[in-house]
Amino acid sequence: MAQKNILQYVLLGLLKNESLSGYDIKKAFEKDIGEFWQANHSQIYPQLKKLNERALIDKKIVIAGEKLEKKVYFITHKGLQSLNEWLISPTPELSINKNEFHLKLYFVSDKDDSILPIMLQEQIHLHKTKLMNLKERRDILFENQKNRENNYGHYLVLDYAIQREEHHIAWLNHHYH
Amino acid sequence: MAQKNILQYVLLGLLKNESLSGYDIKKAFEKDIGEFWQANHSQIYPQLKKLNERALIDKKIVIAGEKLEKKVYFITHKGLQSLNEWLISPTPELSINKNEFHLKLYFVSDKDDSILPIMLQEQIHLHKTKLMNLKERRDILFENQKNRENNYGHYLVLDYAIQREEHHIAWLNHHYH
DNA sequence: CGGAACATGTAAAGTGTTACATGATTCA
DNA sequence: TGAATCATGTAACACTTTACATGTTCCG
Repeated sequence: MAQKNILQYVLLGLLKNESLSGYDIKKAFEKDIGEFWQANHSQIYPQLKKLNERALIDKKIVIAGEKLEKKVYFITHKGLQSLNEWLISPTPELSINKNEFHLKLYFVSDKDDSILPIMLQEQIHLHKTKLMNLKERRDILFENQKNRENNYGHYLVLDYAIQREEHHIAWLNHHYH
Repeated sequence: MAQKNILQYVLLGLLKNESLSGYDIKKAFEKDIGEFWQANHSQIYPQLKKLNERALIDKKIVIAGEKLEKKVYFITHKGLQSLNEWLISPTPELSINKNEFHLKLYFVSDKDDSILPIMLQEQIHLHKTKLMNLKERRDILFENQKNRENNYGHYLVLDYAIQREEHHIAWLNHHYH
């Protein structure tokens, strides 16, 4: 879906509590955020520039090592306002869900098609791996109750992802056996 | 994600069992297919044209009423081959999941933020409505066992969507109360 | 000292949405 | 006869990915 530039709010949200470089943000997309939003560095860097120009974020140059100039961004008052407006706005759209596996499944009409178990098995393997990774992340991030309370939303979405994967695997197994 | 033109396979898949016009296909996206893939008519018509040029589908002109020319497409042998190659190919990518609600949730750090129950309630309502629609569709399409066996993949994905919504609602309720 | 990771950008091509455009048919 | 739906298309814009491009730092 071509959104109303949701990426900008992701960047603002990530900068809400800490200063980050474009590279740090790119890393965030590869981990937690990647669970429900994706973006490459080729989108991130230009968007940070735009947000900077619109004064929603500001930056300071940090020298790493001998001469490497890191641009470390932080949110401005204006940016914080913009973020909050988005946060309190309704979210009437259901998630965008494009699922190539379900698409293929849809086109298998025969209950006894020999490809069905192969397809299911592949997905079971994929989702088991994913579940393991998610659980590992939860254990590292939220082993103690305190982190959970200070990053409640993060805990919630990770918890959701884990339950989703568990249910998905159960469903796949149910139709596989 | 910029896919490797998955849309073409959706069109081929839909044309596998019956001849359809671009408009028919557009309608299919608004119903069943829309659950796991989306496309507008502005993508569909040009893609049908391309598939026709590549001889993966063919068309016949049908006059509706007095002079309305409908283009009714059907799959060719070549198209069927292409579809089958796609169907048996691995599906190593997990689904694309962009979820604005989870994104917002992620940025709510305080467990007692007053916005949390409002956000959850909105989602509960949305997903309950969706669940109702899905169940209605299942009841209409698969009330009898026969349809289920002749359109097994379709039944599977609808069943999955229903279970997914039920679990989602349970999860939302669990954190709402 | 070499490879992996850090760090930042732009360009080109592909995908997707919204808007523009037009006309026919059906049904009340 | 007018409104909703059927029916087909293009244009402009927005978003996303992949490729191109370059240089630094860290660590073994």
